[in-house]
Amino acid sequence: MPGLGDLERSVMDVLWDSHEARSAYDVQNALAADSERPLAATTVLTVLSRLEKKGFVRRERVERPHRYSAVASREDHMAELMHEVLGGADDRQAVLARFVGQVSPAEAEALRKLLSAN
Amino acid sequence: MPGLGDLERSVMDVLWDSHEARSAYDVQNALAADSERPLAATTVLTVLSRLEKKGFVRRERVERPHRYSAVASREDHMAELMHEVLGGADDRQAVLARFVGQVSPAEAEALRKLLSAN
DNA sequence: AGCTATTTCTACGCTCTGTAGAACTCGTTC
DNA sequence: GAACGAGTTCTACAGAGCGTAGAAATAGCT
Repeated sequence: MPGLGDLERSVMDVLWDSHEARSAYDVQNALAADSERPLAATTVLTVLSRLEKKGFVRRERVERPHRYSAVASREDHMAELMHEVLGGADDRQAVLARFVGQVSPAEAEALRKLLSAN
Repeated sequence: MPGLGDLERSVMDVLWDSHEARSAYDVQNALAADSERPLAATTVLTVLSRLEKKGFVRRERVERPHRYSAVASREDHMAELMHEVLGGADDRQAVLARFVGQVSPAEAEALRKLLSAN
């Protein structure tokens, strides 16, 4: 249930950026584009397996190159993380107060709209 | 820059719950109250030192039993964590939309008030 | 049945965290 | 001022998580 490591997060980013299911090779190539040294195929597979075990990634074993996809969208994931933080608070309202106190005016306005849209 | 471990969080909780600066012994006793097995004094000191290095705790070395206190309030800390999560998003508004979409009606109302209070 | 692409198993080094003994320091006592 | 004791710093180690990948197993194709 812990968070994500650096490489794990990079892999999630790849899956999030291409909204379809991807093979391990796709992920490997996408990662290679960003960094000099390419990762071994097994490394990518290991990370994907760990992400699956953690519940962040879904794997389709139908075709031979298995396809992987993110369980939740990046936005849902992040919103969930924020709720997790908030969940550990005894005084949620106080935390929310501090939180909205630090958002930019533009974002405050956006929040107002979101909340009134109801 | 990583997060907090279980014991580290417990120590922070002690400091947060008593809003004044506390000695390591105070922390040790508070922790002993919650769990069966008491921790060694050095363990508490080590954790407090690590928390200081991480910037979560401030230490006053004036008196002989040093006094420790939380740098930020629990609420500020949590709001900060939420902003950290949000900071990693490319589309912040989308994350905020998901986030407010999952708050309870009561909290949504509270948020409305907080935002209109400008 | 054998070759090749892919996946699973196993493993190792590094960092972080919980845990604490050993060693050191500083104010107080004889 | 030498010894003592409370408190602090140093050093250490084990376990978990993660990056990393070779070795071994598997599965489809020829």
